[in-house]
Amino acid sequence: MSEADTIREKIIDAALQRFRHYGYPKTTIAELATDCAMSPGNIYRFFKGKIDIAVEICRRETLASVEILESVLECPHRNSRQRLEEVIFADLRHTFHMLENRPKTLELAQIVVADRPQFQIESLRRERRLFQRILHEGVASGEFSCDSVPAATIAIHAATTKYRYAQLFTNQSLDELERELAHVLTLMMGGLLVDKADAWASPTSIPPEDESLTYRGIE
Amino acid sequence: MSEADTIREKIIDAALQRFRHYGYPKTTIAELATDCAMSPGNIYRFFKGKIDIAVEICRRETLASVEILESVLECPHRNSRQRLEEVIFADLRHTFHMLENRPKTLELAQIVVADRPQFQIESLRRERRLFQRILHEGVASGEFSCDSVPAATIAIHAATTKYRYAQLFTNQSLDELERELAHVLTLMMGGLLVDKADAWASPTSIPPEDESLTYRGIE
DNA sequence: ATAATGAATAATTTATTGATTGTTCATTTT
DNA sequence: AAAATGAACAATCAATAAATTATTCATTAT
Repeated sequence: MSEADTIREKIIDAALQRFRHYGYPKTTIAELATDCAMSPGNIYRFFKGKIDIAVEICRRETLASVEILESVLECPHRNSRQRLEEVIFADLRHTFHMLENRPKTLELAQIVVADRPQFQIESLRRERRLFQRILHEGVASGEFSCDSVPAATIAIHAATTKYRYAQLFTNQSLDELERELAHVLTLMMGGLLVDKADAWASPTSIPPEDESLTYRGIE
Repeated sequence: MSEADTIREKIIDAALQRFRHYGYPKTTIAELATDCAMSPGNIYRFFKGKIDIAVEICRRETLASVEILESVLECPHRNSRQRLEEVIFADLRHTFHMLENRPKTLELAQIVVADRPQFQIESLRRERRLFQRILHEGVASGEFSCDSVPAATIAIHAATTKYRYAQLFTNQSLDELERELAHVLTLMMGGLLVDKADAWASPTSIPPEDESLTYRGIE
């Protein structure tokens, strides 16, 4: 790693700490400069502007998220259905805990997306690529069947929108969301699995109890 | 209709006009009072506060929306699958055009929901009840099959979240959204239809072309 | 030449003030 | 008594000024 890169990392590190603790708006370039024992002006030799530091931090965050999801795929003895379901459940849990435990992360992401709409599009695309890999494998192994893998990927991704950063849409508990998602996945598996009889077999990752849904229903 | 109700309607009507043209924040109680040829104080004999006028207007708006969806169901010669799909497509189109043509309506709804979170919950519930009716009919006629109608209803509703006020989530065009939704529905029909072979038959309401999805895919 | 500085400037945020608006209620009108 | 008023008060908003901050760049140090 070059000297310049080392300094860049130092800036990112200082920003990461301050953005987490005090938030993006309340962190000043002067503070970051002090943290890195340099002058404010020198920061601009490494980043075009303050927002670009935030973009880089968020970019790494989303890459790390996808890596977490990829690690789920590495578990052996899983068929494609299980892989797909586990990845989507992991996504729900991961983003849920993120919003629960590190609210400044959301604030940062919203600031970045407001300024760089493309950022969100590309993050979602990276995630979809992961989905698509699973679908491809499933089709190749004869477990899944669909007329177009890209179209099915987009459909699955879109249908699970509510389960990414779920707190933006609802104030349901994680438990409730997981049960709901299980039903969504069951429905969609019906359109994906070759052996439709499997679809109604209880998915891998659902909590066993399902009282909240069956008792309440909709009046 | 009692005298009091007539006056109430007059206030709602005046508010409706002004909220549409100038928005909720820029409309004053004094203006509404002038419109109704009464004093500001007198408004409070009919509404507890300014926000309650907005709540009533939004409540009527959502009731009207559900009625529009219900009218879709009245078309004869439709099976349950077609009914379900047409209602969801109608929802997408209706909310899309709403945001496109009457932006103040969204503003108003957001103000109401910020103050009365329960409002949104109940609006969604009303919509789900409509979905549930279709599912019940489908199960009764032997066209659909599922272990729990309430659970399947919630699943379908959740999976189509992106297609209610879609512009809040994406800047895709209506065309693109419709094609995407068609794929989502196809997938879900696989988990719902008794005769799974039907699932891949082209749904009722999709535009025939599907270039954007198949060409682009995901790199 | 390259790296770094820090004062100068432009842009943004915060604080302050005055004006406007939502709401109440003692009073008047019907 | 019931309905309506409008002045009084509290809460909110808009405009402005003051302060802070992001960014640039001429200058200095390495």
